Amino acid sequence: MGKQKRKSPGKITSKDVAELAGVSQSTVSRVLGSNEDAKGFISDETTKRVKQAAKELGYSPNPIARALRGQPTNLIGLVVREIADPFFAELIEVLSIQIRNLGLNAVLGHAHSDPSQALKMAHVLDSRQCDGVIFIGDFRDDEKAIKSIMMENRPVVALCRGRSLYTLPTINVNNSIGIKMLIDHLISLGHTSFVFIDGGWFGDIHERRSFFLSEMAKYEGEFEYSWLQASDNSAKGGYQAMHEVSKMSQKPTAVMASDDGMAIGLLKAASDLGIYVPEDISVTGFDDIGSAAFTIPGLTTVKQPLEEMSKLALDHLLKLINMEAVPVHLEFTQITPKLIIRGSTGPRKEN
Amino acid sequence: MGKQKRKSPGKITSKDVAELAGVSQSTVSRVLGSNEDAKGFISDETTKRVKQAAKELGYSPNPIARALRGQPTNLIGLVVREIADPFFAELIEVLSIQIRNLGLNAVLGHAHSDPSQALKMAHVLDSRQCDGVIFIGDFRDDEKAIKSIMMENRPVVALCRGRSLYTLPTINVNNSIGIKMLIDHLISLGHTSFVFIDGGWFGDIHERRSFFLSEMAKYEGEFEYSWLQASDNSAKGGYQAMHEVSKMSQKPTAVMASDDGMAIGLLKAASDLGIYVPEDISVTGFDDIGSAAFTIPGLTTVKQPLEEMSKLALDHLLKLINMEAVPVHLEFTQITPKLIIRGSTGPRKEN
DNA sequence: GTGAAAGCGCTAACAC
DNA sequence: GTGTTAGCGCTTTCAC
Repeated sequence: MGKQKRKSPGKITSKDVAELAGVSQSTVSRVLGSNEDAKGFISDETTKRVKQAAKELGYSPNPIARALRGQPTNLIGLVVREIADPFFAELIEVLSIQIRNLGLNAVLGHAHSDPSQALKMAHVLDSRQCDGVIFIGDFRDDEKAIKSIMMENRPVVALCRGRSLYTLPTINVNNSIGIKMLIDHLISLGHTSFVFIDGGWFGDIHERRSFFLSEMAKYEGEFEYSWLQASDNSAKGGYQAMHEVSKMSQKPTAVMASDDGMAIGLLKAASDLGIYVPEDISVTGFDDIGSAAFTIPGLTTVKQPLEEMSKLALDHLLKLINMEAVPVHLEFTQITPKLIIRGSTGPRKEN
Repeated sequence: MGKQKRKSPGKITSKDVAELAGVSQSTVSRVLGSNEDAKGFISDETTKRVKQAAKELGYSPNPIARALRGQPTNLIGLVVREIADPFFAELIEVLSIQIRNLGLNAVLGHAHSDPSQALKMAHVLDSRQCDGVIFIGDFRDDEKAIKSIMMENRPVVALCRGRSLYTLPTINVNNSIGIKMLIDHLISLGHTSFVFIDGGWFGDIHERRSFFLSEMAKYEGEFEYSWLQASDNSAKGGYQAMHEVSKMSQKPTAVMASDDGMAIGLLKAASDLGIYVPEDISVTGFDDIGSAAFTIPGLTTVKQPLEEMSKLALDHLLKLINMEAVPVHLEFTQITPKLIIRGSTGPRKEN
């Protein structure tokens, strides 16, 4: 068997429906198409006949042909940095459900930390294969690509990328408030020495560090605090970071991770090192991913309201797609997270 | 601002390139198109001129128009039961990288346990929006949809769905061997009483139970064993299951979960209940998801070779797309997993 | 109210 | 070697 073209097996076209119904192709299009205005000019009688014929033949319009005519493709592009990051995975799940509920489909693009790939992703959008795109997470050098997309006046929004130089409409958790919630909680438990573990060099996760520092600075020397850089915001990064913390001459009583993934690594390392949580040290995360409830002990963290955030992003994107006016104040929308207290934080313990 | 149609801003077409290069549209297509045979008949001189013009204009062919002509869309559909399931998330990540490396794109479909949705997903494929589809995970009643897709002679393969009534080409971990590895390991540690926690009612995860039972049966009464059904294969399901186990009159010394997600719940519940792992009870998982290395204690499990499995699935799918002959023995391909021993299993302890 | 015809951007059969 | 032409399936003027 050679390399011949695959042919759609007896695909039904609008022509077939027209024939069966005894009308013209354009009438079929008017009845079955998405142009509501056109429907009004068709008699009930014909409408009925066409619909009947379509059903009989199992006809459904070819989206590719529609797209070529400049119609919406009903595809929403999702471009994500790391699919397997549990936080992003949950976000994608929520988004894809919401997209599906709108009768649309999701196209998943994966940047995988490779900057050059982003331009290729942009290409998918460029070629009008999707009506709009949501960028999820921060993209290092890929700002270039994002910028170029912006230039083309495409419907694009971003989720969870933090503040950026480029004015891409962005929905983000309020990192500042989240960090403050965690610090206030730790202070209320009597903690006085803090270490923050930064899990990134840019974007959402990274900027939590600066909020940690500015929040701490407000107390004017009342507390001791410092930060260190982990290799990345993964359990592995957190694991290594905790080993560094354990070597510090002035050991902190509270360690704050830039996200839950890292915090899981912190907890694991603490266990391996014989450090008790929260008796010896308190640990906090950020995001409240599903597994944060199942760490040992459970992880104190702040919850990002994924449903709300992705709904906002989608709403905004759909407005852009439909070329509705979008309020300027939505350029950077911040959502307030929620403090979730579990067993990984506890009263400060003197030793 | 009304609801006008969004127009591609100054999109470059092959006509523009033809004009600039001073050739015809078809020559442009021959030079820039994917038909390698056609390239041979074009002079180096023209080829150069066309490529130059294309570059100058920043031209790239419109995939929609290509698709309408029956060309490949270069889109691979990924239809997955649960995106946020960590195992599936990792699998999708691996797949999407491999797809990207082939110069293709991934379209993500999400069934979300809603059977009726599967038919809609089938529709995406139907309309030739993607060249082929990979089904990931098991789909309860959606077998109907899968069957109907099969009927249409579409390029489809499945991953991680276990054996099924329908002969859909499937790549799967060898659950039988995986379970045997874990049991052998536990037996070598001196365990004599086992409980298996079933996390599903169908598919890959579910069928591990029957292998557990048949493997145990081989020992003809030498060991005690039983199983129980969890609500689902999640940490929450495992958490509840461990509470049930703790109430059993005849407590087992080893608990085997049908996957790592459940096992994480088992460990958490054990901790909450004051049951020490592995001193009081040993726990095993299945899959070796990333976080299995970071549970406390680390989770003994069997690793599914994701890279290998997804590569096989993709290779097979591409063959189907290109209508190459595919060996029949690939209809159900089983991949051998690898035993990963960590701290959640240990010698049996008398009490 | 409905039909005929043009055309979205591309490729392939057929000319020359 | 390269140009001309037809047409993928749909929508949308423009007729009547």
